[in-house]
Amino acid sequence: MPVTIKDISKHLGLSVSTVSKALNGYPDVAAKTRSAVLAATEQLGYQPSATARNLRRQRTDKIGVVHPVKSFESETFVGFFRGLVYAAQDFGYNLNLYTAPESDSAALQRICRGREVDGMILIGTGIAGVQEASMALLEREGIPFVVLGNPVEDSNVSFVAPDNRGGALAVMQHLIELGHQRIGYIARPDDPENNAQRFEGYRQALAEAGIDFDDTLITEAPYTPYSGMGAMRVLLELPKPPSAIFAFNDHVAIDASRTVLQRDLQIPEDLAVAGFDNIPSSLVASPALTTVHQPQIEMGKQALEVLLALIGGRDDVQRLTYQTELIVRASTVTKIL
Amino acid sequence: MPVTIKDISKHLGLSVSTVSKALNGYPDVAAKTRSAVLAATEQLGYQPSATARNLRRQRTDKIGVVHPVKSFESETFVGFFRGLVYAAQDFGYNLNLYTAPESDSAALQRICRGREVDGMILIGTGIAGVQEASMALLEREGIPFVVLGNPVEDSNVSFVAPDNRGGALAVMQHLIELGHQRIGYIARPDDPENNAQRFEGYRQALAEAGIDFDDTLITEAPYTPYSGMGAMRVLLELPKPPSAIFAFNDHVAIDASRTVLQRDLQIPEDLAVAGFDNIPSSLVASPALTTVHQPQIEMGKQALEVLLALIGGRDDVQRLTYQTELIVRASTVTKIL
DNA sequence: TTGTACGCGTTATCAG
DNA sequence: CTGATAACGCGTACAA
Repeated sequence: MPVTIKDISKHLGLSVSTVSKALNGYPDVAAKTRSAVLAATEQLGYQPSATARNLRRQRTDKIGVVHPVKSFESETFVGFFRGLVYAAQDFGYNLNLYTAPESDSAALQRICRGREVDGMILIGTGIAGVQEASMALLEREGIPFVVLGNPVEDSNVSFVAPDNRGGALAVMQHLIELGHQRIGYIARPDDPENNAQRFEGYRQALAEAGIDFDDTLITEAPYTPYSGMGAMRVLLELPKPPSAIFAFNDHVAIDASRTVLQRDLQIPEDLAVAGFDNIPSSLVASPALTTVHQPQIEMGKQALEVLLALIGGRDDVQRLTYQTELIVRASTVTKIL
Repeated sequence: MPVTIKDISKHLGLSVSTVSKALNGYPDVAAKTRSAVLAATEQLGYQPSATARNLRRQRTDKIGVVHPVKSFESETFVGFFRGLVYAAQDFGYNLNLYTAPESDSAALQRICRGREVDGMILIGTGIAGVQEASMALLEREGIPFVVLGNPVEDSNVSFVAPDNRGGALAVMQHLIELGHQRIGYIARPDDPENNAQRFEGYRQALAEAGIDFDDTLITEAPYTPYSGMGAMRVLLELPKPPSAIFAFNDHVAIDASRTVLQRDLQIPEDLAVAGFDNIPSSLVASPALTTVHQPQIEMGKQALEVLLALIGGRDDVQRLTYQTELIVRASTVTKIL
């Protein structure tokens, strides 16, 4: 039986409301009384019931994190989680984990209407259309939310995303400087916004370098395990295969690398490979992967701050794009430590 | 303004309590009434307030997951999270994420006394002593909990852990069969139980093979980034260096591999390397890492089931050890695909 | 300065 | 079969 406010009121012979006021810093309570209350609280080990307080205050101090189940199968989102965890701690919020409903959104609706959280962070896109459905639902239910990790078209949705186009541009310029003229792109249609922007960077770099766009060099890797291997195979079997590829992300790039190595081709001599995200595996991959770093931890923190502002009523939509950084490793350049 | 039970009671001209009974499947309510209530509920989009219901029922349907911040920096725990997420979904529970208080346990105490969750899962050990402190606190507060990922001495604590000794034994037998006589062990003192059991397997294998134990072959890698590299360096600089090493886990093993390769030694020809956990990176590491797989997803699910049993009052302590599986890859054997 | 009374949204008990 | 009524633990306007 946990100790309640009633217990300490009895213990002191005070009324419940006086105790409550003493604890919540109201000015109209005698200094003596206050210190007595504090002492009793300490002594009896009292802590207000989160549930009761939530009911009364009509807020939960909890943030829901909606993410596809797959985010735990991939390293792509780990940094976001870390950022969220850190920030939540700082601001005195708890994080509730919800796996995105892949098919129906009934679960999400229940959460909203059950008022389990004060706001939501949406991570990851997964199956095309799912994020849109979630956003529409949240908007309808009037729950503040922020999308983390990809940009969103809808101009009254807040998001925190990487500079996809800039990152892709940097990778491509790097490859072009190395002399590559036929550069493949492995796309990820299930992640439409990120993919579109990275592809844009790809095309822009080609255009700026005066290289003709060749659509046979574009393949797709859906959001399934090892899909990058199949995509790479397609590219290798072209009549005129590429000399380098830029993959939608590191997971895809690593898959692609495996296919390349299986065919006894050398990376980067026969084929250079670059990815996006700078996941942990990209460093230990063989060879270490050239990639684009996005400051995920910072982005996660920022997303939470934006969300708290929304919850606080300052409903200025924030659409933030974070600078990325090219990380050159052995998969594109020899003679790298 | 969310719709409450009062709204639908008004809407139908029924009493609140009748509505509640209809919704909660009480038998003493007319079929007609019930269907009317259900219809209204659907129409008005009613969902009971989680908070109010929690207050009334004195339970939250939430499980706290306590983990060191570092668990997001490492891949070691990812599988556990997945298992928990899946199981929580199945059983209608929510997961609350709490980062373990590295220094004081005040935060954890607040959570307990605030009755924010019905029970807790403890993941990861981190700094020595932290888990013990947490367990003592939880026990004192009377919150049911299960430790996930490592065994626990205290015999009235439930845990779900891998068969460390068995896994270590398998790795070591594999190395010994390959002809290795001088095998190093890189320990992780910050994870005392797991470490002790893996070390036990190490010694048992040596003993069974009639190989003398040599304590110069034992080094330590603390829970800090790249600590495995330093540990490996020590081993390589021995007068009689080992021909193989078994590292506490894959992160350490991968670090160690990098040190080996930096010295222009070949793996596994000059030095064979094996780890533990079968993290994603172990597959893409160069060369791919021989390791011990533990069924983390299943273990995570199991931990939640055990916890729910505890919460349900069936307080039979469960101390479960899961079978592991040796995964042989290129870091110990050449001619592996 | 303290205490009373009410309500947050539910569910459970008990009459009717 | 239905409906008052109380209670879960807390916060706050208002009265004393």
